[in-house]
Amino acid sequence: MSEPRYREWILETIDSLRSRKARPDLERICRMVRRRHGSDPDRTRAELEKLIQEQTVLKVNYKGSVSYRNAAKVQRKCRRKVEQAGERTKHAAFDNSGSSSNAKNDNISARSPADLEALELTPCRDPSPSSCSRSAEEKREEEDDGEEEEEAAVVSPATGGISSLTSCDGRNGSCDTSSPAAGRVEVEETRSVLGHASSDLPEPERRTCTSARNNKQHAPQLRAVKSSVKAVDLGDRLVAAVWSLSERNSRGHAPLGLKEILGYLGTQAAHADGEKLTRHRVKVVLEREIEKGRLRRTRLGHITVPGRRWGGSTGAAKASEASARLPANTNSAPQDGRISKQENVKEEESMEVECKEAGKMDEEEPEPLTQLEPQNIKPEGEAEVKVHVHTPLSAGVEVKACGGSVTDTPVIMEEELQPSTLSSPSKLSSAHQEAEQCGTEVEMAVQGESIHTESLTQDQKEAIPDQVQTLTPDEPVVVSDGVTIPPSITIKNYSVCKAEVGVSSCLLTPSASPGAAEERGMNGGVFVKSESSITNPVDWTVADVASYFTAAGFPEQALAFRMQEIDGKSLLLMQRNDVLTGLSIRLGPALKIYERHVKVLQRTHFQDDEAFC
DNA sequence: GCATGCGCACGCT
DNA sequence: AGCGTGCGCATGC
Repeated sequence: MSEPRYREWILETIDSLRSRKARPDLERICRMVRRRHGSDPDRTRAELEKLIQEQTVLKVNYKGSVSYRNAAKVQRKCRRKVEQAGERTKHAAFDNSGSSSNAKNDNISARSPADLEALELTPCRDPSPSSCSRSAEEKREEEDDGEEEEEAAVVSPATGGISSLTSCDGRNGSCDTSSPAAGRVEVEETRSVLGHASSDLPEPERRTCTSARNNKQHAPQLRAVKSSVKAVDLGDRLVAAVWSLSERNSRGHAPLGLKEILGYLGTQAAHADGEKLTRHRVKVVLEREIEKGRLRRTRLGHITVPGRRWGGSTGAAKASEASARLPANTNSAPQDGRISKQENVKEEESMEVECKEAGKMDEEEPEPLTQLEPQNIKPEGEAEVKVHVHTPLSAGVEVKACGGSVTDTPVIMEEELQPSTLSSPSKLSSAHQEAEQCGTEVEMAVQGESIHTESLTQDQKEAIPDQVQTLTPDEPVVVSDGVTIPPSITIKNYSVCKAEVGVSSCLLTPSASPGAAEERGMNGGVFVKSESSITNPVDWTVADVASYFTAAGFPEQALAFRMQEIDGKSLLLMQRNDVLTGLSIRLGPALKIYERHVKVLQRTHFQDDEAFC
């Protein structure tokens, strides 16, 4: 234990140096302490080392030089950093240093920019690899960064004095990440951290060693992974919070946002463990919980609980609620059933692109609004497509598209308006009801629906309610203009895509060939089963995508897609420019491809996902 | 010579 | 834009 007197002197000195914008390095500290208090530099050095071990002082390597920080101050100042830092795996140092738990002064976790840059705080008491705060992952990360040394420098007080910097990336051997033990070490660290999480150590302290890691270069996802470790208990709280909020919002409010959750947690964080909940930290934990499946994130980035889609605002729960409210809700049960099944499937399939897609959606968010304008509604298929495809989307994005009942609308509409699924008058009436709420565009959809419905045989109609209108997977799907969907494109999730089909065929119509179909639109009275609606694009392989565009009448461009190795996921992530310029295809076809296929596929996919979220 | 103050640049959020 | 850090220079003792 350091001598209180020295601690005071040293901290004071560090503060002083900092205040005069001088680097609080060993030399300056010793000199100032000696000058002010007459202390022997060696003694000062020793005391400083003790303070570092106690995490009262943080040793950082900033821009290639060692610097010291008043841990308490650092933490207070850089809460944000802490949050980020907190995401990283905990430092083993916490474990071995019983003394480290010097809970009083140490809130070492915080990191200031310098700390971040310094890459590593030193709280590592044990220079041995196993105790090194760095996880193998982090090390790898740094190695990848290619500028590891400076930032990777972690001070290891225990080694040879304060000035000894240890590089966790293995450069100094103290923390050889590349060693076979690295992974194991990390696990152990994790465990210990977890242990700490529920033990006496305050969260900030637990995070100390790691926080420094907070390197600007670190990839968010890695951070998330690392952070996952820390927040065990927080995770529980988080999940509980989401559930609670979901319950609260089950009446049709917007899906949960990070802000909301944060706010909720904030009200409870105080009694939890006293730690400060930061947006970033919660986010990280959130990610973790989502990974674990305890929470779920919608495509738009909202948080909800697994069983309740979107906190009931737009998801299945909502759908069922909506159905219950509808006069004709005979089909609500099947809907729900289908939705719940689909959720799992789609969720997994699409999780990967969720974030990016959400981002995209955000970008396009305003569009639906404008297109909902009556004047934008044209009899042409394309216009129609936009309107309808967007409707659910906008609702999902919390846009009030259809009066105040948007929440229900997306799902309902998708269900009711689909020609293929529409089976009973009740649905039709529901659709009309929706039409009344939403306006012209819906009416049009209903019209199309009616037309299509009539074309169905009674048997077909009856079969539809079960949500399992089947298509023979082996049979090429015939789309308008004789375009067929390659058998290679599986239809496994057809049930999931039924809504899409409905939307696509009734509302979209873009599919098929760029020729007649696109001109004809809905007026042709031909309801095409768009390829996009038959399967989940997420599942498409590069070949599937190519086949799709070939079938759609863009054989040349299909080749470009193939050349660029665009698979379903990539396709759903493509942006306008990607299509127009990234594929090196002619502008004309590119525009058509984007507007009539890519965009539609994306929207359909998103909307479908949202509806089932 | 040393301590201190601070303008300014840099990097990060 | 705001913030933390610290180099480098000016100033004072």
